Amino acid sequence: MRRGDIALINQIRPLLRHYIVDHGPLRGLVQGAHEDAFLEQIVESLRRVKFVESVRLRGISSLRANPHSDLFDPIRAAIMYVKEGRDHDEACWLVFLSTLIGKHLHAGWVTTAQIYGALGDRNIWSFQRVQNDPMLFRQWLEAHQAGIQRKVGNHRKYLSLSGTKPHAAGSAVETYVTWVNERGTHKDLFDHALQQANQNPMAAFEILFESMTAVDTFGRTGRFDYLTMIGKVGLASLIPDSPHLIGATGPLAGAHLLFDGDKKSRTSATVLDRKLVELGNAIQVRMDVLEDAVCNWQKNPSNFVPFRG
DNA sequence: CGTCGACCTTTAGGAAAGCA
DNA sequence: TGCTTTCCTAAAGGTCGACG
Repeated sequence: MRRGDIALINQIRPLLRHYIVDHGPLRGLVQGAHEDAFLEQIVESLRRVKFVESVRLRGISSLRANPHSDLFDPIRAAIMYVKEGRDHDEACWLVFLSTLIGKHLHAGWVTTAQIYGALGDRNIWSFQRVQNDPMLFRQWLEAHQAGIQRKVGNHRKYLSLSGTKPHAAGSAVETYVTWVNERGTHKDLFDHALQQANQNPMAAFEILFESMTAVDTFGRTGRFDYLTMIGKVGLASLIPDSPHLIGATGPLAGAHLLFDGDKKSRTSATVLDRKLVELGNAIQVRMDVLEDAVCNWQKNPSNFVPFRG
């Protein structure tokens, strides 16, 4: 563990102990090593948030935005566009594609690059081009799917590149464009939600989390990850209002285990959701961080095992 | 060098569970 | 009750090192 990590753990641990004094024991943490493993997962999740900040501070090669380059990285490209204050729609589109397809453990962003880069074509699938004619994109995908490597992220393993419903990438893109077109641009879409929410980033997250159900293949996980990343990268001020445990599997199992010491306890997702918000407030950790930490921790409650997928 | 088997990846399919 | 979605699941397909 790094020096900074230990300092951070020492900072959070007393807050966690204080929470337990106020709210009663966390039954998943009573066994020896469990508290340490849980705190380490929180620190690991915090690192993923800080990753965005540290990338922003460093220089970003413009090749990150080029799908024909080995350096292509949709998240770094989006951060670069925000930093340079340009191409807002394109940055959001890259966040969408990165969430839809995901980063493969070994192959990285190859599939995202092949699709976004139209398999090396000079005419890439920019947001403008897809927005102009979403049907054309679907037809292209259908025609070229045999030539595209299907190296998707762990969370996206049910995505199919071909076919129509319900797990097809083509449907996802088509319905996504329709969703954005309600307001015309991503900026107007997010601004409108923020306006409805009186500029409250958590209320705006909630509004968009609901309206995004219109996007095919984006269930709880896709919507949560997409909107959280839009907020993290700085494309809109959106912050998750809760861990959104309803409909979750891993994070929900983690919350059951944490509060009741049993992955299948009878406590409802709604109650656990509220408890996790309270815990997050007490230890000053955001909901996306806690959601991620709880999910990874429950896979191995007594040992810290970093997530690599 | 060939075989075995443990483990990892990929892929298609479908049952459980939430929601209207 | 029908519709939708699942950081599922199971089965098939691959990889790779141990061993004779």
